[in-house]
Amino acid sequence: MRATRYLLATQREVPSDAEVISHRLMLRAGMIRKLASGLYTWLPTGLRVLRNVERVVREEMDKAGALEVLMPVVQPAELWEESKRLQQYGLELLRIKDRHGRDFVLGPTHEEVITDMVRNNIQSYKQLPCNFYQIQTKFRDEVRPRFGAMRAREFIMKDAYSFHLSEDCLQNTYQTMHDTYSAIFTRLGLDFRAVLADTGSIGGNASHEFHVLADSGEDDIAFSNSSNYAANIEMAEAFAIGDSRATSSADLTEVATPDQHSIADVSEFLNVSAENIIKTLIVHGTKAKKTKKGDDAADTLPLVAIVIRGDKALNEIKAEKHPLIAEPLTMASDEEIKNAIGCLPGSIGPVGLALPIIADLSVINMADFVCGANKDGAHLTGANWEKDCQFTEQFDLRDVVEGDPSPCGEGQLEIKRGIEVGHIFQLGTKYSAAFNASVCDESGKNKVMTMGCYGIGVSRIVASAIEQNYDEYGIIWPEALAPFQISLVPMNMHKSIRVQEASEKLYKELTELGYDVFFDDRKERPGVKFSDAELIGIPHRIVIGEKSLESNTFEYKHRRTNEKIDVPVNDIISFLKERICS
RNA sequence: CGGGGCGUAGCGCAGCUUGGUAGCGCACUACAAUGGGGUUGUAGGGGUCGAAGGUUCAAAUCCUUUCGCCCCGACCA
Repeated sequence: MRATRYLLATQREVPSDAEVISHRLMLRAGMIRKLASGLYTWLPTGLRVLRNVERVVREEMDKAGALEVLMPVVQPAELWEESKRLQQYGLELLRIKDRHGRDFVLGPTHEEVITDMVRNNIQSYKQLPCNFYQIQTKFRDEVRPRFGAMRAREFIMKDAYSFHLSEDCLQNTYQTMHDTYSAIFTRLGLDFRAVLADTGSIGGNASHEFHVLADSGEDDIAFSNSSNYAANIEMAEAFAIGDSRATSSADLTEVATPDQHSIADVSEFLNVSAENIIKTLIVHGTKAKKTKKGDDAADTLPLVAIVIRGDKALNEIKAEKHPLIAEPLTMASDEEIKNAIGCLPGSIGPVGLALPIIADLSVINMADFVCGANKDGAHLTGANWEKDCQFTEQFDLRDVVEGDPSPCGEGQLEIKRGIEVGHIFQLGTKYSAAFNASVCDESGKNKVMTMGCYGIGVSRIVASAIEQNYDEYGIIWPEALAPFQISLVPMNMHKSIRVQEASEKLYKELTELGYDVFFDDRKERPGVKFSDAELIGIPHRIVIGEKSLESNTFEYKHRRTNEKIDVPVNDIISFLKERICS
């Protein structure tokens, strides 16, 4: 590609709303331009990178035996009614009407469409297992799009769906996809981890997320420092603190704590460490069943108390897993608490509390603790389980923190930030059952298929790769992702016939050999060309100048290592061949 | 949805308080010098001041409405 025939679109200045490094660099390097909130145009350089990701994904998916299809972005709303997700999915699902007033949605994912396709086209167990994938645009009407391509509303995703007769068979494909994903991210040159994940609202048995490690990530991942255990923080199990309950030595005493509401307030006011205080949170419980039509009492949500050690943080995802706790987790309002308990939040405690009390494992071994007195402006000291109060149940409700014992039994946990770039699920029959997607089995009976689904955020990978690979001059692409493999930077080409001839010849040769070459034939000063080649992150640079031609060499420079080598003109092709293969 | 902020040339911004018909840097065009790390000079082109309405002799500036965008939070994965 000649620079004079290309849209380089690099910029020195960048819109002030670009916060993360990948967003800034993608704008500066002329990869993307914003059209509206969460909507981006991919310029030539960005598209080249995107295509590289797609190529690797496609090759590995094909290798794993998956079949590529392409489904519509616009989907009939009836399909979403059939899976009951039309209501469930919420406002992220963009709904539209056609000219006839029929309802459609813009696809945020394609379980419905693929299940419909499969039920209509696959009839026999002999056709199973099968795995279909596509690389396609998705639309999710995110509440708050941000970080450019990292969390856009419209984005490119590879999604795959597998269908099986048996659970075992699903396990097999799941493992194949796990391996395939590892191969893909390895080829892309990313530092990634596969982590145990929550199955969330999609449901199903097992699930792994693939995270690219980067400080700007939006997820917390817990690792063991001495095994290969890795889990999303909401999946990492926290344990009881201490082996058994400490012995009590104090008596229950009420103390006045006027205007002391937070744990920090109380801790300071009473000069007691937060580790000795119990925090009590009131949340909505699961809805009572209606006994008869119009039974208003059943519409009032019951309340549930959660108790947790003062210095620990409640994990919402864990809490939502408790059968008595409503999902989504909802904190009770001040009014609800006042009505039920008689005081405001800030003075609640388990002693004499007439609500179900779910105790986090951090509190079960505590003794002589401080807690709210269920009376405004008062707390209790010297409170003890059994003697003064009871908890209904114990449950793992808190975030693990760095240094906690690893759930795998080996070592301690470390926590790092990650960007989710892949997610694989064992779906089970959630969709196939709703759609009655069944096949005839060996015995001639209809059997509902079991499904798996496997996503990769293609456009997000581009951003996350930059988060891991940049320096003060710009992007440093891993080889597999680079928009161009080689940049040719001629010095003063329009004045020096010799430089021009040598550059044109080299450009022609490399192009004919199939390399992606960026030939900077602009009439620009050297500094401008160097800066642009570095900004857009081309891995290999060849400088052609009078000086080096004098000694019959080209100058080679590697973007990542800054290694500089003078290569004899006649050896340049074999030199590059060797460099680029390795 | 709650809180905060911003819309002036492709990008970054000033001008608004105190109304007088729009400016700076980058980018762009032409010419010249320079020619191995964003060089310099000269001359240019480009703006419905987010939109609508109002006040006024006069509105980027004051008032009202509205649209868009960003940040924090909640939400979601």
